[in-house]
Amino acid sequence: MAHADSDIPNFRYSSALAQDIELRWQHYWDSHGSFEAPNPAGPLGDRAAVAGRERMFVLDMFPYPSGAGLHVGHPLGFIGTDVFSRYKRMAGYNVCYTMGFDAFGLPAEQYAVQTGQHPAITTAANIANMRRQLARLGLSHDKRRSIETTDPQYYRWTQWIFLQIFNSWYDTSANNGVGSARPIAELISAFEDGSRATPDGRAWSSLSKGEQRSVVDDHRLAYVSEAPVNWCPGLGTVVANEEVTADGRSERGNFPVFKRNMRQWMMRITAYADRLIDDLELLDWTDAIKTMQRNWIGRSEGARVRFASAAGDIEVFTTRPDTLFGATFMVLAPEHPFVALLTTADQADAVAEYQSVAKAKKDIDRQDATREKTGVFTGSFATNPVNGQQIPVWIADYVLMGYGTGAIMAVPCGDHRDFEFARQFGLSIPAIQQPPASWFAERNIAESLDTSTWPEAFVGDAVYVQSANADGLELNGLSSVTEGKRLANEWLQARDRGHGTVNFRLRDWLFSRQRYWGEPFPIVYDELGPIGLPDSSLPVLLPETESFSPRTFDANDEFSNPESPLDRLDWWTDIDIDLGEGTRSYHRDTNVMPNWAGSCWYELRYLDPTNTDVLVDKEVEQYWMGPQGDGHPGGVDLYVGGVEHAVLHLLYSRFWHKVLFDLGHVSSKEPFHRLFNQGMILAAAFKDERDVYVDAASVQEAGGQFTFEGKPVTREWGKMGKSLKNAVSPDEMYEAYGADTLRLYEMSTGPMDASRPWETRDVVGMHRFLQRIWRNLVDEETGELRLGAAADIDTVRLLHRTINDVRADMDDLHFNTAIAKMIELNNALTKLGACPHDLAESLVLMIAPLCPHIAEELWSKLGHTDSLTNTPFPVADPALLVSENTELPVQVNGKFRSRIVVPTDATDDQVRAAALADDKVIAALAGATPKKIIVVPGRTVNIVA
RNA sequence: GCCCGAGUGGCGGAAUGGCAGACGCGGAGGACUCAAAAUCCUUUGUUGGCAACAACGUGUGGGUUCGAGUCCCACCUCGGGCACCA
Repeated sequence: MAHADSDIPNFRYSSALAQDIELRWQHYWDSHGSFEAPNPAGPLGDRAAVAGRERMFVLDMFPYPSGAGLHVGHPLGFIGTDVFSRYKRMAGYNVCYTMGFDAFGLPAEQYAVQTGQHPAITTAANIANMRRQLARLGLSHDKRRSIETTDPQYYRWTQWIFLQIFNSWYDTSANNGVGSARPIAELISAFEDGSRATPDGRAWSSLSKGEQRSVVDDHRLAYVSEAPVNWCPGLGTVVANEEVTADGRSERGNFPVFKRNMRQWMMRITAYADRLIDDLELLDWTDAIKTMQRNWIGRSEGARVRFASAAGDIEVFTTRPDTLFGATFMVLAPEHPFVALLTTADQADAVAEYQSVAKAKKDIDRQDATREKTGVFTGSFATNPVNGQQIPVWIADYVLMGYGTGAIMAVPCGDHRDFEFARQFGLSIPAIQQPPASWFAERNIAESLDTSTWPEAFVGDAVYVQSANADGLELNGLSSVTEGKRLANEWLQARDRGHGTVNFRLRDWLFSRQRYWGEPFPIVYDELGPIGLPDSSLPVLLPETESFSPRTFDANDEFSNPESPLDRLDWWTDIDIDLGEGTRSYHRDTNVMPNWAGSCWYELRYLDPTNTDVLVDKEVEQYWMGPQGDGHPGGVDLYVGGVEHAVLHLLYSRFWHKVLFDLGHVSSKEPFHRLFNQGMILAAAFKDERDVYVDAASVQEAGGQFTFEGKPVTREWGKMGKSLKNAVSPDEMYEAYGADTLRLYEMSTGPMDASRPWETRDVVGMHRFLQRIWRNLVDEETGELRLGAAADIDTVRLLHRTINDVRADMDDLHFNTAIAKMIELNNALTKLGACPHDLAESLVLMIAPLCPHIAEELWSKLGHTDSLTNTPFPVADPALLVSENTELPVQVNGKFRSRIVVPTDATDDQVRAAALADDKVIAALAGATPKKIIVVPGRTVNIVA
């Protein structure tokens, strides 16, 4: 940091000085454990240090350690949570704030396969690099609490939670009908003592051992089943519904995904569907995310109705049982098992052909709503239960096997799809509701119940017509759909033709992957099925092997079969162990858990990372995450992360947390009480004439035109990253300005929840601000403090207004406006020429959460010997927030014409008089008599003439 | 198609229904310098005017109000989510 050869003062706040200060203070914080937060009990316990302090659990969505390293877009949220954590510490809170790494999963494994390096090695190297880059930002993490999901001491508990889920069932009658997970042992006892009937009604003791096992396994919250799953040959594994994009490809790698029946592990998340929707009410999340979760879970109320047919009852799900009188045909999904039974000989060829065409289509093609309706008649009929009518049964690919029952009753007059289908194939469309006159008027047609004149189906509340039978169901004249549904459901239920029910879009969670880099299942098999290993055998270590590459296939080879890498390891898969029947051989489960497993519960482990007895001590969990008063669900006080996890991580982790809550392991109903979605940092990306991205850093701008190596390029805005060649490394910013400037810049460019473009040339503004603060307090030539005498009253008032505003902004995560106000204060100090000591201290404490290194350095220059980490944040004196006189703008007829200065405590009449006496007001009135004068105290005066 | 957001200077953005454009970048002018960089000072919504000042101005069109960027209605554009879900 020698400036001997230049004329820059030796103690100017330059990038070199900033780096010197930053590294020194980072070392100080590390060596003093400045950010270690005490627990109320356990290994990190310090009861005395906890006493009398409110808790604050601040959490970032932990990062995935990729090989590419960080760019300046990554730490936006981390800086925000750090500023907030530091502010809350100074406001007296006990703050739990740390960071771990989500390190199992496909990206690390794909990278390992590409490089030939074992994923354990590349993952460790990536984590080390990421820790280094993050450390340089000066984040105030409690480093004792950091975890890595790949650490056996961590995934031991991931496996333990899996076993808890495996060893539980969902008792829908528990907790006043809300339902609750309960230990599977309680289910077995209930079967044994007869208090719960077996599925087929036989006595439990008369079931064979295999039958008993199978009955119990069918109830588990984690279970193996043969079901349609998403098979991704390009990845060599199955993936969850949530990991398949809208166009039928894998979110990772963008490979085609095929629906195939396979035996896989599932998690019974659907048991929690209602609670996952209902408890959203308890959360401080944005409506956008809540809506996304509600849509994903997709709750719809309706009824199951059975239509008699030659193949037996065809069960359908409908949200409109009140429209049964309008059901004039049925449609089965082409894959429906009844199709074979219902198809008549003369329709056999047409049906077979349609089925094979449908099968060849990907889901994405079948789900294109704009496509013309296609379908084939099976040749058979079914009986409409409300009127005995024989209605034709068709198959069509707009009915999906995966939703509801894979069969629908078609009500063409009241459903757009059924209407189109009926028109297409000339099926009858009787009206069962009288649409209002406005409906006809909007469509420019005459009012008529002759649907051949209708351009489309009518959907909504309207009077029912032609909706009655001789058997007591009478809807005619009713106009309430709610009431119609209720009557229809009652009628169906009474005659055992159906019942009201709730259907969900949410499917059970496909939990197994045929890959290497994940948590092994703590499961072995005997000839009857899966057996959970005892807790004492945890962790089940991921076996060491150089043969970690998954067997992948041609991405389009739909009929290939997954092969787990672990399956190749005979020495590992075959195990001799005593599970209560004496030592014998078992075969291990060779799947691994999905990426999401480790992130489903990591916030709990942060609380008690070294506990070897339980995943988290109950008292510790209660302290950091327990409910805060009536109706509060408990959970992390502030969770910050990107919106991209709206339905994956955030749904899965809520589910796991609720299971742990039901089983009594945690006191919080929900893991994340307040969720905040930070925006993304966008950056300009440039394409040349071949549409290829060019290195954004080398693009020149002149007069609004962009060129790369002399050739014109076009600009677009996108997410910062390698693929757009527009990444800016934080290392460059540390070098040019230091970490405090980078932190301040990122916080100043906009509100936390907004995405904003990165502009390297703008960063200097925040560097100049820090230079000016420094220069106001420190002599640039000598490095000594240069402070002045007491400030005038206006400056003191400005200080207290600033303190007041900054506190409010910090509490609301409005860091950009907090910064603006501190810049204003500092600019006022610059004009003052010299800063008094007490004012300097207040300013330094206020900037400390945002730019902690320079603040610590100035704090120590101000004569303090220890860190300001826990020094109280300045408090405004209410008496100094008001001044004697107030300037008020005066409007005449709504236009601002003048300003008057009045005593702050002036009465409305005094303000009125002052306004009317003002020269400009008199001129604006031009002799007119005021009709009305509105005084808004402290704000404005409006004279209406 | 349905459901959410958001449209403010050249740019990022600020504004409990009460002086639109805080703060920063950029631009213009100046100081320092042999010069440049860095730094500092002044200025900067648009139009007209030497100026005081005036008119206009928050996507478009209406409305509510003493007063609207802010509230209501309709529309346009952009971003996001869901989508033949029965």
